[in-house]
Amino acid sequence: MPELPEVEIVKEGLKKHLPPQLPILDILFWRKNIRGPLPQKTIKNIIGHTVVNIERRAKYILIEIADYYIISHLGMTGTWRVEESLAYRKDHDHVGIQLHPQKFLIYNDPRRFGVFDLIKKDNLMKDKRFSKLGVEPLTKNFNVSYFLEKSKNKKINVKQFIMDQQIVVGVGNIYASEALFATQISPLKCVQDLKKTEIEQLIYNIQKILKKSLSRGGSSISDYSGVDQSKGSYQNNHKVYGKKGQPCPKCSHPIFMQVISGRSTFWCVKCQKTPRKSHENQKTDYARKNTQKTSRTQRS
DNA sequence: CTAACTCCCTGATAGC
DNA sequence: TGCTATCAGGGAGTTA
Repeated sequence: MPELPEVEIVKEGLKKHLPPQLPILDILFWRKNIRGPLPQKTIKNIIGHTVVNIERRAKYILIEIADYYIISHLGMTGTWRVEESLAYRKDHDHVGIQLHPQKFLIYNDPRRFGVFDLIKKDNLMKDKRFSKLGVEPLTKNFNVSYFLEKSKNKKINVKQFIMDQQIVVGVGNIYASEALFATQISPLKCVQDLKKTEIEQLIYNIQKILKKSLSRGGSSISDYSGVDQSKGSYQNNHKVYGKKGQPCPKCSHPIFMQVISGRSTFWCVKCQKTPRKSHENQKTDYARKNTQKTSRTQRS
């Protein structure tokens, strides 16, 4: 599941394979929608043009071409890869960028939670997907005073807060658990109850972990890989994520797992003490299962 | 306005 | 072995 480091790695891979001197010969769509509609009608506006630049904003990759940005979001299972021929198409290939008679960049996404869209440059910041994004975590804009300002009057736990893309971008479920473990803060702690020193430490650890993961090529769990099919190795540095029942690296107490607002959350209940005033804001597992069963029954 | 909840999707896996 | 139920989760949309 790509978060900031993984998206950054994929962006660099696309940069390598979409050099500024190579015009885009064609873009092929093999279905009408993924998460949203694919830009079948407007895409002709960029055919024949060359890529000006490729950037990352939050978990989106922005490919600048003529007056447009291609926006690519990998969702849960999105990957880009290079092929020499369309004879190598696979299941769930949805978009193909042709750069050369024998070179295609192909977007594959089994769950189709990703985004591939085309947007005029002038409209980027008006777009709902970009207008409300929070600060980039690896910049000076992500600091204690910003954190305090945004957490003021927020009635949510700290994990939801740091995963909220309107607060700080790029931190997903894996790095949220990891950063909270590193800072020894319970994910259930209400964000307003954090002390200033805890906020300082948390920001420091989020940055440290994202940078370290980036230097290791990201975390390859599930199907994640770079454009060149390279796998990251940061999953080997995970201390708590996916480690339910395994000993805490600090105190050996078994790692605990609980679904918090629909996301599996891993922590050490001994090292990261549950505060007296915890903030769950979630359905119980029982209630969740019941809802799913009910809706499934109703559908069939 | 905020916070909680629903939904989208398919491959992997657990359990029978 | 083959079936079915469950789970994984980012983010937009909806409801309270």
